[in-house]
Amino acid sequence: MTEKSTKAVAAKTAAHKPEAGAEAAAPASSRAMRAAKRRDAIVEAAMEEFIARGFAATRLDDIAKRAGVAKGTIYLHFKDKESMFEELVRTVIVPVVAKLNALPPPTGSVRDLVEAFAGNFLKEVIGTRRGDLVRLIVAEGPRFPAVADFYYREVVSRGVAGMRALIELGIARGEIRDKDLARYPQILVAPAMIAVIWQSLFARHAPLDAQDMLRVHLDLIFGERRTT
Amino acid sequence: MTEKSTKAVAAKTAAHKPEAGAEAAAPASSRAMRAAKRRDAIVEAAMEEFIARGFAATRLDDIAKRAGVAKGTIYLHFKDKESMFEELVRTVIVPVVAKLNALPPPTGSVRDLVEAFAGNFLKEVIGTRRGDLVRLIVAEGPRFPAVADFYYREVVSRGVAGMRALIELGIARGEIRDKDLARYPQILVAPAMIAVIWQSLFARHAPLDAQDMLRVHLDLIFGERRTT
DNA sequence: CATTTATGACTGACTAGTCAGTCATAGTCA
DNA sequence: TGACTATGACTGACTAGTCAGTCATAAATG
Repeated sequence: MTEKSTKAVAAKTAAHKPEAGAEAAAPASSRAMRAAKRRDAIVEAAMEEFIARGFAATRLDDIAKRAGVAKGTIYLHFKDKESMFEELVRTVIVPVVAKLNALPPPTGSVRDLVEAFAGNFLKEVIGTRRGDLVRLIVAEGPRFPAVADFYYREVVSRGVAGMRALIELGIARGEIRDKDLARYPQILVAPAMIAVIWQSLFARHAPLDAQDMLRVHLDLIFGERRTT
Repeated sequence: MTEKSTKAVAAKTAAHKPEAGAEAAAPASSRAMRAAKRRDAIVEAAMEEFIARGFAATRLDDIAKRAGVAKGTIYLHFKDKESMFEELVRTVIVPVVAKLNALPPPTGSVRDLVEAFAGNFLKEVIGTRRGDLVRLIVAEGPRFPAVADFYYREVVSRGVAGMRALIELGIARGEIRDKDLARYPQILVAPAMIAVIWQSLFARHAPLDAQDMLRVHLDLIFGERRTT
């Protein structure tokens, strides 16, 4: 429903970029460049505000001010507040998906793979803006089915599938004993999610060493740690 | 800060109740009774609305309408929207805490204890209004430190402590091998939390059998299930 | 100069919180 | 007991303020 016009705007913006290569060598301040920069500024500012206040309580005036832009400018890039929010989530998540797809090929032990992956996840997500985005999606998801759907399709389902593949590999190689685990890859990821939420709600009361917790959890799955 | 006036109202309401015993046998429709009923109606309606729309997007008019009460009445019971939200969370959570405190004495195997407890948790929380409340707290916590603090103090810290005690018992009895688990009772609870969130965000796309997932997770911790 | 892009003052719809007035109930008195 | 008065719970129209979205105008661009 709100899709059409929003897509149109996005398409227009995107369509401009390619020009840079061909006839317009004028780079730094071509219209398309400037437009894209502004869009990015708006997205970043909106991200910050939405995370801090939630969707309903965020004022477009504040986003505009933070982005160094007039309010009207926002409406050159987004149809309305709602579709801005939805597009924002897409924009921020897409590069994450790209990273997921460019996973390193399975070499080494499964445990090392999982450990490297999860360690990286914790470092890049917990306590960062991305972590807050996860919380934001949990918070606003029920009111924005489009956002929840998108997140499920692009991140959750892929993540679950990837984890399942890894678990099955682990079972095949005898590193993981419990065969049922493949039915619930969520168990593998659960502590990481908990850590993200814990961080933003309870860190002040009781800081949580996510990396260490992860280690303990993996010991549970792969058996006691080798002595290293 | 907002405590005083709100408490005052609560105290007044409570103070009336005892009279019922003494001089006024008039029970069903004494003023105090009616007032208490109305307060309950408001709390329930507010719960519903806040869960459905979040704090900022909820209209007091809607709460009033749903509670079958005029808007002004709300202000006889609560100082303002904000402290209403905070009191609401307290009101709904207190009975849960009471239940936690009235835990059955530790008899039988630790696994059975944990299984019974967690099974009960899943049944009473997942897919119910209480589960939504958890999500609501995750959603609004950062903007309501008072709520997050309260929830941590009354529910999370007690829950964690209880789990830790159980884990230590399990270790002492040799049911649990991994001693490090006692350092992160969160791991024990993580899948349950994930299930709560999953339910309210992704159930439509991929329903999750929380009970079964729990079983697999407990197998991980206690070792493979006995044959039953 | 024509066209595209940006601005921000403005509008109108919406809502938290108020308060003067109503009325069912509790208390008092004959 | 019945009638009369006092109380305060309850109401909902109203106020003051907020904010998403618009649009006439200005700046930039080519």
